[in-house]
Amino acid sequence: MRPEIIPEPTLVRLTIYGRCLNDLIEEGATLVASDELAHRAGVNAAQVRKDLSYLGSFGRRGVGYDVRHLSDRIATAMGLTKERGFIIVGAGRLGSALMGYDGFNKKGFRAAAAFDADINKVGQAIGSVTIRDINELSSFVQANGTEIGIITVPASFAQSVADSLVKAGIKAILNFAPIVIKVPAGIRYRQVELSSEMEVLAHYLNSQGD
Amino acid sequence: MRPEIIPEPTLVRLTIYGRCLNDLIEEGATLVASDELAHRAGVNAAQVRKDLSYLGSFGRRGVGYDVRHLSDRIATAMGLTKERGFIIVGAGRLGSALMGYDGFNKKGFRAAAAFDADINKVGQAIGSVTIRDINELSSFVQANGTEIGIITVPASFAQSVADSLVKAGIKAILNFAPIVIKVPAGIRYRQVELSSEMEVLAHYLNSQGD
DNA sequence: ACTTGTGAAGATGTTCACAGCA
DNA sequence: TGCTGTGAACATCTTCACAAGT
Repeated sequence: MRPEIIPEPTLVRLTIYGRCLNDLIEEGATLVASDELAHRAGVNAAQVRKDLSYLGSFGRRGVGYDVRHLSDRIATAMGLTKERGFIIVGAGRLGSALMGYDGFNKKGFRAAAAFDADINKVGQAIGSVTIRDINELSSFVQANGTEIGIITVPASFAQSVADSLVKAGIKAILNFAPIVIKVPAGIRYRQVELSSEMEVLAHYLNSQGD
Repeated sequence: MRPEIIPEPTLVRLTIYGRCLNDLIEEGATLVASDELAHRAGVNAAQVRKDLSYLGSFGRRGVGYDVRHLSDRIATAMGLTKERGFIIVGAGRLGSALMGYDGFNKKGFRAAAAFDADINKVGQAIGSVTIRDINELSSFVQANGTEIGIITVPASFAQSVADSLVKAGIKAILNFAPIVIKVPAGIRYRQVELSSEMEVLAHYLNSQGD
């Protein structure tokens, strides 16, 4: 089974499997069975096998999967074989935290620049980069061919920042601002809704029992 | 239609509708139709009506929904009618950013305390709270009846922090550490996978076209 | 004997389409 | 006429269960 497109829930789980496989490599394991991987990823074994089948069939029946090969296969599928630059727009606390987030580096994402509209912040360093004036955003993206833009500005500015990013030629946007943003077809868009996460927990706290 | 349980995708969308309704209130709107709300939330109108039907039927046919009433109804369903304290374990950059995240306050979540294992951080202030020693975690949760714990420690410490939180009596956990955590049944658990978000974008960047 | 790979079944979620009410 | 509320149709996702390979 090898369709051109992989379902999104599968993509998300593949990233989790990828991380579990890294752990297994560090532990010195060379083989892993679907139920071991399932246990580590918090899903069931049939799910793991179905998910992996989207990448081809390279497990060995009666044996399991080769840890290193599977790890490589997932990295390839997730497009992690080359370094990708990203920029962050909005150098507040959240933006600064993401700028130095180690999990991004580990997967080959490199913080290329940070931008802010606040003149007082411009010139300050966060991690290895200097905060730039937001007016330089377009020229920077064009000059560097940056693919991914992360939005961490207040909600009221998020749509216009997204528009600028798109106009500048960015290909994918990860939005942390609490507002649904409209992007043209062809631009990849994902949103992290921090408040929603808490609200869903609150809902469950209220409806006790199950 | 009013089943005891609301599907999780619906819960997440309800939080988005809630935010859109707040915007509408600020704009002075008193009525809203499902397609207007759908447009703002980035979903389709049938989805909005189906989602809202889980809360009962109080729209007016031919007219729409009363903005304020709908907003209240959603807040009630999401358990946002009372203030809830949360604590953050791991006072690094991400933890500090979340500590002061405005979106939480707006929905009635109150930062009650922050904890860290690093002795040098203990005593420092982030926002309105002081960083405490992680050994005080259990007594604090018990004394204050804190319901929600946010984990922003490195992956290698996350499971043991979660165990401590559970033992201390926390009811819900929001985990930002890049590792799947096991919690006993009855504890509400959600995970924000920052790296997964980027990896999914990278996947789509690779498989150009559609 | 053990574990994968996968059709088929089952469960869940989304969209359609229209009856019903203002 | 306009918009909701919702069964029914459709689409998607998950799990089962077992044939097939080692």
